[in-house]
Amino acid sequence: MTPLEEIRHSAAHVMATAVLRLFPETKLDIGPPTDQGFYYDFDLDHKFTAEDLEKIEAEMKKVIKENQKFERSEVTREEAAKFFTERNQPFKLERLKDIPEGEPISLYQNGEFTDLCAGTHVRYTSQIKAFKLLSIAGAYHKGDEKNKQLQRIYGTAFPSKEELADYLMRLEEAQKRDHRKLGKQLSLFAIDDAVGQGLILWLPKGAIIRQELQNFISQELTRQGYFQVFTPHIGKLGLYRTSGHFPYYRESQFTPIIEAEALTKLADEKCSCADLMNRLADGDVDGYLLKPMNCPMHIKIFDSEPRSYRDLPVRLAEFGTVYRWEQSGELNGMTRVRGFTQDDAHLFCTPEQVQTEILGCLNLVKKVFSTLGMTEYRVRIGLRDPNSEKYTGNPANWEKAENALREAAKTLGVPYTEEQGEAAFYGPKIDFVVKDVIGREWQLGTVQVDYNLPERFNLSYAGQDNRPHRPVMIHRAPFGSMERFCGVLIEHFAGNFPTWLSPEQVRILTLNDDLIPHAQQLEAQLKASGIRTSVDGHSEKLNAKIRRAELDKVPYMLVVGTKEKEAGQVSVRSRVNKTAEGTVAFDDFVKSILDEINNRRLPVT
RNA sequence: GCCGGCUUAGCUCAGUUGGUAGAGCAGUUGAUUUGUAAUCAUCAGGUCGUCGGUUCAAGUCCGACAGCCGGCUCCA
Repeated sequence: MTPLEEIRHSAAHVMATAVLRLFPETKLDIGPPTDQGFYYDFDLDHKFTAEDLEKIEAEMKKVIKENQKFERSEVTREEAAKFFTERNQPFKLERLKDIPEGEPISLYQNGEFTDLCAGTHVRYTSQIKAFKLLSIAGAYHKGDEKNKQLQRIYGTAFPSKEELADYLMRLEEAQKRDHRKLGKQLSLFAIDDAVGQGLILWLPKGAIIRQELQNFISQELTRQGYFQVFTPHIGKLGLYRTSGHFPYYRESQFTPIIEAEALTKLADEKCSCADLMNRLADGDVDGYLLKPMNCPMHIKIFDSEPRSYRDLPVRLAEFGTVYRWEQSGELNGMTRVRGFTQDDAHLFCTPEQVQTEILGCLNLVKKVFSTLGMTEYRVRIGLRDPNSEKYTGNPANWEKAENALREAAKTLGVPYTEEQGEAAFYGPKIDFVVKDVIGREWQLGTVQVDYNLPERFNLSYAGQDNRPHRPVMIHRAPFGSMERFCGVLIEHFAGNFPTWLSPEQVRILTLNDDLIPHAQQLEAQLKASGIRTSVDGHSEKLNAKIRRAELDKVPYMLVVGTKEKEAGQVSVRSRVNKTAEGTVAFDDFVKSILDEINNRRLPVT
């Protein structure tokens, strides 16, 4: 463990020590360090309250002051079992069983508290110079929903008071750029109970950002030889039985839509709900599904005419809206929703083309990220979990697909990690993952290789040998979804979007009301150039108008007074510099802002 | 879905031990005509998340439900 991890891990033990002093009946599970701090899982009848956290903190301070020494000892499995049986710690006994035979079993003791623990720790409790308990949460034992839910207390610790204060301040700062907060403040999006949980209403200003992003992608698609298509929001269940989405992912889909006639018949038959689900699953009753993915529809477009190897690759793109029944507790602003639009595309290609096409997709994702100045992301190759049965298709194809992705990732020239169990059910994938303001990771861009769906749908193209061949499919979405991406983007820019994305690009501020007609003339000229602009016509002091424009995060303010009007000039104040930048000819300003917009330049900070 | 917390005006929030709802901002109207982050006044705005209960009386106490927030689980 790193020195910081040792401090946090030791703080977790000190917390357990304090909790046992205050609540001696407590059963302990585990208490590891995390990248933000530490936690410990407890089981007791009493529900921890905010006041309890204060008491526990106070007790922890005593333990630290007592300057207890951390001492390691190795014991046999039997000794450890006896020890924790005597202390009535069932979770510890279970954790003990999970330690593989042959591994050393170590205990760490500080003061009166002894924990089953591999280590390592600081030498004395007094080395924990600064800590704070942050929150209480429920957490399943061993992360399994079927197990008992324990109470987890989160905290953090640092080598100095200054570092702790600094961390807490950064946390507070970060929360100011929370997309849910800014989305409300800047009128970007809304979620209304009457519409439904996890369903985003894009307000006019948010819609502009989304439209600009879509334009950006569309432009790239044309350059890279994609065809854009449109497909419906619903499709018959049979389509999804073939693809494998239904009924296997039924619990994460909206309930199928059944026609009125069929419903009446089912009612007459007194069909139970469970029976209905079974009959929907085996095709005895038919219906429509709100589409959870676009792929089956794109597959049908590919399959709508005979294909030759000369046509390949066929690249079909769509901003396709899909619906998934996410658990209510999982919904989160724009980043986890029930209806969302993927900037989706499916590439159908020959096995020989797979490598090149993957790389093309990855480079597109890279371009998207770099255009937006997003450098803080990690690349993850999601592989199948060999022990899980949720994956379809034969192992040889999986092998091929995983290797193709690995090779492409190597050529891409960015560091990546491989993670088992992160694959889609039909194939492995490469994900671009970013963190939100409170450190949660979200998958954005994704590229997936799929040998399975072409087989399920019996797709083929005529090869050079004039025989049918099976195409390979690549699924890819550079943003992932418009909703999640915009959510992350709001936080990335803290609402200060580059000019090309800003809902309002220029605001004209007049020095007095007599200048409003002139300002409106300028406004008309800017609008004619496609620049999003407005005039602040309030009868207020300039300072008040500036303040309003700053709060609205408008990138450029143009101040016009009589002087400027007569000279055909404007006084420019930019969001970046937060001060008057001098007076320029109006036409020159238009030229420079158009250059900034058309080249999608980032704000210089 | 599970554990815990929260829910008062469009927004941010006050509201004592239960006695019948308040501020700032935004909005309206009027005055003011302003040089780089808030001019003044005026008016208007609320079934206190919903439903039920206790009580002479509930924003306040109790219960159910919904939504939100944090975490867990999940995320094709």
